[in-house]
Amino acid sequence: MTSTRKPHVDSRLPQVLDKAARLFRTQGFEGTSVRDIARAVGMLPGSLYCHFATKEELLAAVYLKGVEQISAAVQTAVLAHTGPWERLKAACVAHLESILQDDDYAQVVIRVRPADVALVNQNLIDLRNRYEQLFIDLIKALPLRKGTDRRAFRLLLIGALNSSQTWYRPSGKYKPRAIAHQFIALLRQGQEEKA
Amino acid sequence: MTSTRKPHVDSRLPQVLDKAARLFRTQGFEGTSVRDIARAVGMLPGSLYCHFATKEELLAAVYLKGVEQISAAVQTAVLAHTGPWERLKAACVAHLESILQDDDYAQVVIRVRPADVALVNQNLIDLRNRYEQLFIDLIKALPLRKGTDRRAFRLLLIGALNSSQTWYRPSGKYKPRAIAHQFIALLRQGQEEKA
DNA sequence: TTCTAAAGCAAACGATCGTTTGGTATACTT
DNA sequence: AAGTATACCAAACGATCGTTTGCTTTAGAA
Repeated sequence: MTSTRKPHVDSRLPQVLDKAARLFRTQGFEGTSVRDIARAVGMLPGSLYCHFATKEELLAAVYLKGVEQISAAVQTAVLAHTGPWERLKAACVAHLESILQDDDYAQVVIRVRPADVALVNQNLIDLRNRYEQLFIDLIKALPLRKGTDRRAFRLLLIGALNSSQTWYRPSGKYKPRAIAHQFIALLRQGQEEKA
Repeated sequence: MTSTRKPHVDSRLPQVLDKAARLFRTQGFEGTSVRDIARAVGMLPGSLYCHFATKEELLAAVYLKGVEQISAAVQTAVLAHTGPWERLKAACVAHLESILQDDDYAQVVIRVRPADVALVNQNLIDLRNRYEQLFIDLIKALPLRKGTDRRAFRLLLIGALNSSQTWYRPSGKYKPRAIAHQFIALLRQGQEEKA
């Protein structure tokens, strides 16, 4: 066998994460075997355990990167606007673009249920709460009608955004920007005072 | 072994469905083994195949019963009201009560992704579309502002309702009725003409 | 009363699962 | 130049997976 062994400085950890993210988002966590991931990278199953102690820790690494990336995307998008509604809408567009088309890692964050991953469960929940804090702040800045429940507002909006993953089709009529536009419009017009 | 064999008229099919529904909704489809189900019923794994050819067909049977039950709950609830907003709200309450506390079967319908069950995939999608038609009709009857996209309205509402399954806790402050009330209020006040 | 089909037991099938062990080659350290 | 830790290969571990096969018991049909 012609053994062309590669040096360990260019380890395949980045590729492992990339392939794992793609597989987790398409087949789910339990639907993806470590052999699937190893094969996608071109290594043997056991070799993955040089980088992670368990399959769940591999998921946690993907999950962490997903939260970091979608958080960065949302924060960057928000910077371009000053009005509170415009800022929230920009956040929704960035959120949807990430979880629907751009970012395998972010899609894992929305798709995989923390409850299904017993050992790193709280880890994932904390990461997700950290991300959702962005939306809590954006909604706090909104000029809502007196008595409006901001938590209900947030759960309604984020729930709707995230479930778009179940019906969205890239070939369909609605693109992420349009979805965000429609959803925000439905919510915003309920908050504006009519003369 | 004292064998107290039971006659086959009182087959354990209903119990199989009940236990399968409960396990599928708590652990997911892939997270539940046929041995889990058999043990919960008190039979051997192979005996399940007297009633179903595959594990996926067992899921399909649970799924069908779930759609039937939640459809019945929603349709019954709607009957008590005449105003279009009141009817939609009653539907949301019944929907939430089913998928959050009352009905293991209905919870499976919301929790399990049809895409994860290759062989009976289209079967489940059709069942779910049949159910969602109820909401399409209820929303069609709504006096919405001119130009309002009713499909976006539906996707927003149903998406938010269904994702409540991820954050709802029975011990929490919000009960199904309160959630529906909050969500409908947020959407309804955007549709009412101010003098 | 005889026959048939349903329901379940008992035991096993091959496949796949996450993971472990031990060896080997390379890169970095000293 | 010698030593150490890293990244991976090669091969296997026991466990668990969905499913099958053959047999037994019983209920209802003939």
